[in-house]
Amino acid sequence: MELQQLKYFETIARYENITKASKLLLVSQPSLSRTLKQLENELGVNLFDRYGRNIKLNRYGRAFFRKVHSALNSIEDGKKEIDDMKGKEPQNIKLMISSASGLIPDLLSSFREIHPNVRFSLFQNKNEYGSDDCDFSILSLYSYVLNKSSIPLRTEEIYLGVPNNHPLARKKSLNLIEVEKEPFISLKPNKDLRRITDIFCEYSGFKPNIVFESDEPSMVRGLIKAGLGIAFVPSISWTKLIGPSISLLHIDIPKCKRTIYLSWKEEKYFTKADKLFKSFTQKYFGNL
DNA sequence: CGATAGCTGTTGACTTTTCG
DNA sequence: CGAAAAGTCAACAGCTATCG
Repeated sequence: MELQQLKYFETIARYENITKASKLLLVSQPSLSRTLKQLENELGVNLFDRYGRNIKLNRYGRAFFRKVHSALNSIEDGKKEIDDMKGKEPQNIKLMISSASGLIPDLLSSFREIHPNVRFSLFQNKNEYGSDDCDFSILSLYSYVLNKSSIPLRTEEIYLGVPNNHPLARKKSLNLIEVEKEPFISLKPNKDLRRITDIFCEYSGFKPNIVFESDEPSMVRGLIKAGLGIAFVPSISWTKLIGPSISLLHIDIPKCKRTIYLSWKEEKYFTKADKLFKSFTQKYFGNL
């Protein structure tokens, strides 16, 4: 069993598609098909079920994939550890951003002022295995933090943002149930903030009437300004976005808060750059 | 409904690379 | 150098979607 076979298998398994894997790996498709078959022969089982022109991981394949994936990650960590020992510069940090994306540019530029040798690769589209490949994730969904190592960076209140000319704008605070019938502007359902605010509404006993959905906080702001609805606005992560034309209302019931976490995979090896970034990020959020 | 085009994975024949 | 491994190309088989 060769390391290369395992790398090939991992890519094929990730996409469940040999052609796609072959393009990524820069080898021909038949070559991958053969390598996979060799591996399967050696293991004495098929790792994929073949359905005509398609392949799909079977139970053997899924079990094997988990081990291979973690083994390959471990090897990557080992390489980093050696680079670190050699004192090789610059270093690269892979960062997954699920929350507080508006704060990231400032965080990173402040960090790079002090540590210009550290480079970053940023990822925003979560996928099943995505965050495993990253050194760190910034996120706010507690369920994602489970089973990982993490530290809370900051807890922030979540306000209700309404246009200044809205009747509610005169109030300072309210109970969430009061806006049961209001048109809501919201992020897409895959966003951390959206999932949390959906839970707030559910807790209050209603389903928000969402009339606009966007990927972008800045679009949400624009839509509030234009008077098209109201929206949940996290107090710290969106501060730079919200101008004077939007009023922020405190929500009394329920308590609307979220915590932003920095997380990493448990067995992760911390390079010098990783350690610097972790402590810097902690301080940065503490000072906001 | 069948013909057809377009994918995708497998296989055979062959070439290139690797390694003892 | 020479065998084995790894790769390529071309042909083929099986499936899906589309179109008249």
